[in-house]
Amino acid sequence: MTEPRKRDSAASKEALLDAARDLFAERGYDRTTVRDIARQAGVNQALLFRYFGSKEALFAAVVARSGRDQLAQDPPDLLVARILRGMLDKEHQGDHAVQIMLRSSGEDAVAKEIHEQLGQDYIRALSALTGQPDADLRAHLVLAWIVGIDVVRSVAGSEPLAGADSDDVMACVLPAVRMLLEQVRDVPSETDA
Amino acid sequence: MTEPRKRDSAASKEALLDAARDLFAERGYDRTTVRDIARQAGVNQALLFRYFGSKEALFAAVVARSGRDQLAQDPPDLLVARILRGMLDKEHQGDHAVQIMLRSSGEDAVAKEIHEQLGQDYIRALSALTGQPDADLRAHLVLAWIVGIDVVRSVAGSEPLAGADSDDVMACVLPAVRMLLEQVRDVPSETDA
DNA sequence: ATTATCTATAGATCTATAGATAATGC
DNA sequence: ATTATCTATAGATCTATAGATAATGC
Repeated sequence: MTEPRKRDSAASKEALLDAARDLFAERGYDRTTVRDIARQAGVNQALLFRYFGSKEALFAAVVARSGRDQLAQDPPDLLVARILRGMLDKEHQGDHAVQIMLRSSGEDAVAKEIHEQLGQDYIRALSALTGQPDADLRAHLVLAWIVGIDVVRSVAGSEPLAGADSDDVMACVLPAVRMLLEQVRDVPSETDA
Repeated sequence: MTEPRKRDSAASKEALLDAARDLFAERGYDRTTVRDIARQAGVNQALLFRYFGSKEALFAAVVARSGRDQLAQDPPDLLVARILRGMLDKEHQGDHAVQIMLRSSGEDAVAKEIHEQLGQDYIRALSALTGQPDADLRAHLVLAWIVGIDVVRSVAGSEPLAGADSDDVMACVLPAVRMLLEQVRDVPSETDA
């Protein structure tokens, strides 16, 4: 029936990575089976193990690739706006690292490590945006918002957030983010520290 | 070995609900097995099916109960602050509806319905807090933030958000939320509508 | 000859059910 | 007698591996 695939291990690997990226982002780690991934990649299921060793290792490879791709693009100044737009606009929904991390909040050691490491890359970029002493906390809060917007969109289905024009969303979010990042904290005082 | 449990079906049901609430919140739907739940509840695994019919039905019961409990408390005015504090303070971490929804972003029809319905309860409460025309969108954005904070905390482990003092977090978040809710949109104009 | 691909299946789960056992209520 | 509880297991997955087959490179 299905004739044997052309012999190109590099292409097979990439096909597996692409399929895994899409499926993990869409359904999460647990609900995605290796057979699903192989089928969507048009590749035999055994090759997944040959090339990546295990389902978890494939997941790690996917997250690493997505994160690298997204972060190494342009100045962190526009980071928030860019990530948001990437999420909100119709195309390339769900093929970003943030989404993949989310749909897959598992328990595995591997997944957890990856989560942390990738998260920290984003955080570093974000905390450079504020001059406040608690830059790290604020950066985490910004990331949290982005993450939450994505989750709510995917859970709520077609409700406001999912259907909203991305400009409207950004018009609401960006001023609040700016306030969050620039706001001077009402700290006891800097002189007695 | 383990002597038979005392005969009290109501208590068994509650024990199952409590155990399920904790485990679903901690590990998510997929990673929690019915055997885990039964073991933690100190109840035979078959009773879970006798009382709730299926794993999904148990999940639905858990979410419904948690949501009802949390929402029917006090004025929506303090809602954001209260939800946040409930999440951030050491105790009762993860036993709230929002967390359970999150750890379990599945595909099932049932789970999805529940998600939507419960989410809408929160939204209704939140959108009453702003007088702006796009109240619904803003309410979703607030919910998204809360959701995201929880996700990032649980993923990042002990980093700033997880370890931070809840007052510090709220001191950052609440002003931004206020700005989000009260900010007057730069809409074309209300006279030509 | 090397290496990509495929077939077939072992072994480990996990949900759900059928039917036996034992504790309470009358 | 009724009903809560337990035992045992069917049946359906799912990950992973061992070993056969077939396409390319020299």
